[in-house]
Amino acid sequence: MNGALVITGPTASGKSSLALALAARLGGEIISADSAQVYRGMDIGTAKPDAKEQARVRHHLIDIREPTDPYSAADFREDTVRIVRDIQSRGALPIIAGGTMLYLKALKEGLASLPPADQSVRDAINREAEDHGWPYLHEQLRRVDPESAARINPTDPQRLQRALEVFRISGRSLSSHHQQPGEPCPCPLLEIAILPPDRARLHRVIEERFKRMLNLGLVEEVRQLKKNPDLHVELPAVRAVGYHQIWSYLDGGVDEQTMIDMAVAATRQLAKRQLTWLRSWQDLNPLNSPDMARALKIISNSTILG
RNA sequence: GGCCAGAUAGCUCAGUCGGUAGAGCAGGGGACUGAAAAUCCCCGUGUCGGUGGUUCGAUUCCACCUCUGGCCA
Repeated sequence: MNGALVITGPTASGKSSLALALAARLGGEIISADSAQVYRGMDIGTAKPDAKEQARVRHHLIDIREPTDPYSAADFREDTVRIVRDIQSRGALPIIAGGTMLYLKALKEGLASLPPADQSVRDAINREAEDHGWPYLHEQLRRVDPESAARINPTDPQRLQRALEVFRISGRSLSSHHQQPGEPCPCPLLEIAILPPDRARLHRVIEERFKRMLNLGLVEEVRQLKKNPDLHVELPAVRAVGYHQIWSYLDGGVDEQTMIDMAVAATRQLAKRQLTWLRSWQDLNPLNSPDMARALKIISNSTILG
């Protein structure tokens, strides 16, 4: 199987524009590796490629879910492996572009074979947490899966919930599932990451971009989403950066300036976490800006894409 | 002009019955297997507004000054 190109980096680093330029130049199609762009109706705040850009280059994994219907890293891996094959069968270059690092890791390294999320099990666990507190559930996990319990902090409800969920559904501990690791990506990946060297500058770009999103009507976009009675803050779509803060603002929880400050800070924190992932990434070709010429040089010097 | 209340970390504030100070947020670092734009862990020296005074010792008490609110003129 021929290789695929990966373009990643922190939010607001210029991934999308570089991927688009490369796709146009090399005859590629773009697979979005973005946990928020999958949702329909979330356009401005996810910096989704617009209609014109999507007409210029074919995009995948955008607008494939309703915001009420959570997408996952496992879904991404499965979808991406399939779409990469399709693109290659058309003789085009697959370009995987995005900053959802867990998705990229799942693609690269594979995932253990685990039961998918089950909302009724999660609801039950949440009820027990409300009644007895998360430390009680951590103790419960320690009895059935001491290895995971040692790894997972008692204050980390999300991971505690998942470990218990896996045990309750499968009757086996999460750690025993981890004994059988997933399969690495069947296609070789040439990975390029944009790593902005000046954090303060990235922070300025992030703030300016969020204000631009507001001018483009982001608040109205969230107001439309809010009309859907099935959408609520527990859903991953509504927890997305920007959307979450505007949701609170529309609920009257915070004033406008506070909402802006919180959304911008949340975006900075997201960029920081993305950079933390990337620092330990192997086989990464770093770029300090979305520089097309340098990217082309990396590509022509590599044998991965065949 | 007079009176009152403030002035402490980037921000909002707590505190020190006189022995040079700590929370939240922001920021930095890290972790990360079906929610990941999520979730969690670690990191706190700052002329305690300025100048004098009292004191072994003042960010703390006193005086004056500066600035910011509020009230009275």
